[in-house]
Amino acid sequence: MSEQPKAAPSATRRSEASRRAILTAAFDLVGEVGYAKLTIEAIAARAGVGKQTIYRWWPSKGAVLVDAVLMLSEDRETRTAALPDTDDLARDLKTALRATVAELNDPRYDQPLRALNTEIAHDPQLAATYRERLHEPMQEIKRQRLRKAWKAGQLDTDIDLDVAIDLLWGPLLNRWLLRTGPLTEEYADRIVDTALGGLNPRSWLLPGRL
Amino acid sequence: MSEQPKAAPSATRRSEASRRAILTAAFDLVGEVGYAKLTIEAIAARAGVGKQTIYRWWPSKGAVLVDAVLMLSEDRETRTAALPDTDDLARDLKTALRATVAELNDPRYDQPLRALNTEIAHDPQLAATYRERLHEPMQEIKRQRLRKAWKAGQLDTDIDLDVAIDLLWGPLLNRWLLRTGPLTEEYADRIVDTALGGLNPRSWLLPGRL
Amino acid sequence: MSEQPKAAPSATRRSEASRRAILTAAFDLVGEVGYAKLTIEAIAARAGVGKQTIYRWWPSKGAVLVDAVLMLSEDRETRTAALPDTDDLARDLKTALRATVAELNDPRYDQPLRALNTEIAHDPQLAATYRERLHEPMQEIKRQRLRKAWKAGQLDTDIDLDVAIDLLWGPLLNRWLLRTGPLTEEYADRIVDTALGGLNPRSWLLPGRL
Amino acid sequence: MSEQPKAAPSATRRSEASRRAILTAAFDLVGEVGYAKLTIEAIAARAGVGKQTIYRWWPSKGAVLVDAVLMLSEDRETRTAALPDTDDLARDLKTALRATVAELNDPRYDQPLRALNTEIAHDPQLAATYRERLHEPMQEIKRQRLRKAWKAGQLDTDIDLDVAIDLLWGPLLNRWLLRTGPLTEEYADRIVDTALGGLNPRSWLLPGRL
DNA sequence: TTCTAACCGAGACGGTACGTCTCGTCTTAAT
DNA sequence: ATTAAGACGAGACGTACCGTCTCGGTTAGAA
Repeated sequence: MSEQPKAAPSATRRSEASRRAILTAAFDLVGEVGYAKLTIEAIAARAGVGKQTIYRWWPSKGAVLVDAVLMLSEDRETRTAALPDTDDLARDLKTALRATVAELNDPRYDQPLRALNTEIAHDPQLAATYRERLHEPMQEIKRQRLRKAWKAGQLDTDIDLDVAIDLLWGPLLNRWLLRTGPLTEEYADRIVDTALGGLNPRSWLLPGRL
Repeated sequence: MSEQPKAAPSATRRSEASRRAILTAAFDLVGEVGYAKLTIEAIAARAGVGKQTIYRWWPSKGAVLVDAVLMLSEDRETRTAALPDTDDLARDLKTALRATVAELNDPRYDQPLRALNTEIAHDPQLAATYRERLHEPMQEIKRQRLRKAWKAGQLDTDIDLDVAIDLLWGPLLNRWLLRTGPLTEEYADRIVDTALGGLNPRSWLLPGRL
Repeated sequence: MSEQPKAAPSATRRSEASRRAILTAAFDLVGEVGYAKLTIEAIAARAGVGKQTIYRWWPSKGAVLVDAVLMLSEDRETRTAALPDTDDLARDLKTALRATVAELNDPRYDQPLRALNTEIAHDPQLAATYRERLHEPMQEIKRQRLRKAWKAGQLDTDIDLDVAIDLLWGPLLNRWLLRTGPLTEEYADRIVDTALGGLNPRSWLLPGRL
Repeated sequence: MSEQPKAAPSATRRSEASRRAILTAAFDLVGEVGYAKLTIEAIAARAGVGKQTIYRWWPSKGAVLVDAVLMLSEDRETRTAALPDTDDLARDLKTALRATVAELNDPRYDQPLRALNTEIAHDPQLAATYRERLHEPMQEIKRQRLRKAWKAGQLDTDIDLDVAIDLLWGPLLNRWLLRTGPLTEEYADRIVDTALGGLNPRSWLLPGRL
């Protein structure tokens, strides 16, 4: 969507250099001045580009941000194309969640990701773009690892994989975004352990109790 | 915090009528025009108040919003002083999560709560206020119900209550805020079941049961 | 000066339509609401112009006013390019001073001219602009008429033409601005007669007295 | 007028200390920050007085200023109760006009007097007060000296004393207020000489003298 | 000598305008 | 024909004062 301009200029003549300069400037600026003070004028100035060039190709500031984050994540995505897979599900999930923690705690990504989340929260249109271009691909990667575990009998048969992913990553993202507590590796590990084991007592399932 | 003005005017002669008018106007307006188009000028105009009266007592638009949400939630808080407690933990948690789902889906609260979350995500100062005044009290209510279950042996001994709460409510809030999927009662139920039971297969814990 | 903006925008693309609308609005408004209640916001609104367009090209409200008065006076200036010249100096001066009286008493000019005088009195910078663009050209016109009279032997050899002009017009402007008395044609005539003849008694110069 | 409050408080209990503090603060402040930036709030703060105390006794900022200038000039007025009188009219007038020049050039009086003139120019009500309390008394002093000269045959019989005064002081005040030229003692002297002798050539009055 | 009505300092209030900033559109000049 | 540069109409920002309005606390003059 953010790539589909309002009235579709020829698009063939679009300057790739300008496009990259704008997205880079947007990403850098949001990291420097924060989301609230990010302005189109500043992005244009930083990118050495006329304002109109931005308005021509993106419908809103948020759309620029989505594309900016997308550009960077698409470079990485190839590298992180799959979750670790060592046959030890718990360990692999802890590695994956710790990676998420590291990324969210990375000062280079903190502001851009917060800005992205804000735009998504307020603009259903952008949320759709985000789901398709960023969320769904990553969700699928996670799903694959869990599906493999499920096939290996390492997950309960009744499990909904998407719910499982929500259970693992939801608390993390939530704590980071709302700052309701410190985002540490220990927390990530505990989430994995608790999610895998469940809240119910082990005992009542044990043979001795029967 | 949001009640502590910048340079602490005498506060004795503060107009309670103006305070309520401002908070009500802010809450109503954010619901009508959305967070992005919410302006201090409009709040002041709607409240029939000078802009300075807002700037005198609140340091930012976000602080007004926090107080606005607070004002409303404090009225309800007394009613919802405790989570349901019927000795059936799963059923009670489902009731509680369904209530959260209903609230998040309520069009009257949608915009204000999204705005609140945005402000918290970008302003650590406001996040602290939010934690103390809204998050922590509600967290304690949830903790109490879980603590009771824990004492009754309905929860695993090793469980960290806060992690448990995150596991239950985190996915909900996350899905709502980022619109990664529909927020239904079924989803709430499934979260409770999955969180209580865990992702691990029942079988490997209870070989004798096979 | 008032045409020289603070940091000199390119000025090539300056909108002539906006410029005229602003000056006309300023002139009209000061006549309607008076100098004290003349605001930049009202000028912008009346001119159908953004406030920034005013601030971009004029450093102060006073500078706008000077230009506004200038714009009108430059249209007239061509007509009034010279003082009447009938070889009867006294009659011509009376005609000229009566014209000044009529202008100062004209309700369309009263407020704008008072506002102009106020700005000049408080801003040496504006006073310089006024001197160069308005005062000096008019002064030269008056000088020319007096110079001609001087060459014709109708003025005392020792006369300083600028002092003569001050003597004729100073009392007029003063009485008008400070309202120390009614500004009538009779007063103008009397000024001319008194200034020409001097305060000294005629007698002591007469041969009979020697 | 400026002493007559709107709805006439009892005035008996009026604090003389506050009154003087306000007038002194107003006079000092206008000299420091200039007329445009003179505010009632600053006067009140400088005087250590509540704003209401100013609004209670004066209808406008201009009224305060008139009283402030009045307070100071009333102290001096007794000293300068009369113009110099040495039987040499020209010399006496030069002395008087030089005194006016000195006063207008005095940096302590420059801003207050400009402010006063501005208020008078824009508020007929204040102009009336000024005329009665300041202008007329000084006018009478000047009139007395000229009347004496007139009786002594040192002035033309047909002279209107008020016009004569305007001819002498008008150019001065005008040049000072509009900054159309430097205000020097030489200028004052020349005004006196020119006004006394008149613009007409001496010759045509005295053919026999050729 | 107490009462009490006014003035006093302080400053919060509903407003208006300030001068600045950014928005999204439109125009120009130069490549 | 697209770009960078940037002027434009619009309008919100946060600040400064406006003139009005309490609020307690003196401070007389009348009781």
